[in-house]
Amino acid sequence: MTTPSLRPHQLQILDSWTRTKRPFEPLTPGHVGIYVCGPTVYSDTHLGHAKSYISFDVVVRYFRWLGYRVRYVQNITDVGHLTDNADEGEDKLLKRARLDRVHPMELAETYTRLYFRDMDALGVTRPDISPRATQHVPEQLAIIRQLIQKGHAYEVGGSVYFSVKSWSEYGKLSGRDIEESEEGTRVSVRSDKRDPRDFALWKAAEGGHILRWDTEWGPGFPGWHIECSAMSQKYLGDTFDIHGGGLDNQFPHHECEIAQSHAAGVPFARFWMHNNLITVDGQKMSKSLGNFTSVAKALEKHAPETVRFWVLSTHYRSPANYADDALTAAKGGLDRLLNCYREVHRKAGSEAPGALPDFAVRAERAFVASMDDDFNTPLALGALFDLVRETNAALAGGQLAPPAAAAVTQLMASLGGDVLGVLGPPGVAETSGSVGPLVELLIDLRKELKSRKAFDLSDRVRDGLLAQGIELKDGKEGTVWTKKN
RNA sequence: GGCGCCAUAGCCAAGCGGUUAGGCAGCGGAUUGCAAAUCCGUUAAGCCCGGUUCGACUCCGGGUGGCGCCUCCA
Repeated sequence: MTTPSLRPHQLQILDSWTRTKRPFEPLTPGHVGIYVCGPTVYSDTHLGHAKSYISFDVVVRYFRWLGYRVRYVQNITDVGHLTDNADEGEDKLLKRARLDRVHPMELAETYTRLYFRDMDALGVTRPDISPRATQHVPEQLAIIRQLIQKGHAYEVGGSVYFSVKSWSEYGKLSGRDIEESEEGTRVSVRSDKRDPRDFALWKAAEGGHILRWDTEWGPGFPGWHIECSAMSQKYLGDTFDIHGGGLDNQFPHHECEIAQSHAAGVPFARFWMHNNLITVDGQKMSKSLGNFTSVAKALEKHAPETVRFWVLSTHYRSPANYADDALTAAKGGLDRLLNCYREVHRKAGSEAPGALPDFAVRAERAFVASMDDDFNTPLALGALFDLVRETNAALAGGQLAPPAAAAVTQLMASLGGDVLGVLGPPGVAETSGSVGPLVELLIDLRKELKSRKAFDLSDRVRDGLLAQGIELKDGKEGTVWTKKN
């Protein structure tokens, strides 16, 4: 195993476990193992997922940009997630499958595909491994047996529960005192659990359950939390660098994961990261509140890059309120970025990149410093806009030679593209499709018409092209065109 | 009720014990046959009350308002 060479950086991450911002040092030099809680695939992907997975996508992209070799694991939960409190509820997937009269795996497959389709659209890099809970039942059972053997779990009527009292650290991650939560009002009365706070590792399957596995306790299916403990351990090892997920999973999901894994003797994650939530009118967007906007629906109104830019213009640990004003502002900002990117690339021509101008070196430094500070993407975008302003000024003043312009283009592609994922490769819009030469011909014709003051005809060319989705813009150095989507 | 988070200009959103955050919108200008687009410049802030300090948007205390979690959720 070779250690990759890294760009200079001093990354600090706010760790939810210790509640402090501390320097990141990977377990293995040059390598990062990260696990992020993936979706339970029983309904449409919504914007909440987008915030979470875009945030962690940028985390992974930044690590890779720094030069780390990353293994990014994100589960697909396709069994075991219960519909209501305690552990008396029906499995979410099974319920939906029953209502839709399809096989649970059909349902899981459908929503898994939709999930990836939506994430692809948002430019989210796919995880290196997307393990399914149903495909890792033996691994889950192994941990459950270990927990029983160590006295941290017990079986009742074909179900196995984790004994919260047997693990003194239970409650540390979410900052709660388990003795006090005992008084909680939402605990189900008719449980066969020894303690109402105990959670299910394994559930006995009732008569109609299709998804079931035979065990020494009879047929059943795994509880919600155990799949993440099993799959992270399998693919990242007993201890790994980062475990991430949404704030709403901090308790109970992550609390339970930690209890299970630690009690089984696994050191588990070294850093815990939690992204904040998306709100609508100041209220959390969630499936249960029914106020969610699916990613597909949001993408009907806004370009994927705009959604991505909007998500990244708020820190991952801050809530983001979904509102048209905010998306419109994001689009404006992104357009400014794109315009500069296009112009500087145009200036560069086919010239090879030369030395980076001083202002660009400064901007890159500011960008890295921002990302190093717990992935502060809003601040990093600020650095990018400083680069835009200086680049525009240099361009306008004729101060930017093609080699320097090429270097700036490369930097923008690197920071705005590779790291943040809001910029594509340079020059794609101009060269895409086969209409280029035709448009160029019309532009040339129109220039001739304009010089003869035949403005009615030249306007017809402009309007006609616009109707075809091609916009002409008259600038100082001639007419340029862009394709609108 | 318990635990935690937040309050910044018309809107979105950061850092920082003293020196411009940034974006959108607005305003002024450049450019243009017109338009659009683009570019440059620019206005504007820190919920309330107290305290610490030479100095607070930034630290401390107390209010007020909003949000999240307390076994469905990214």
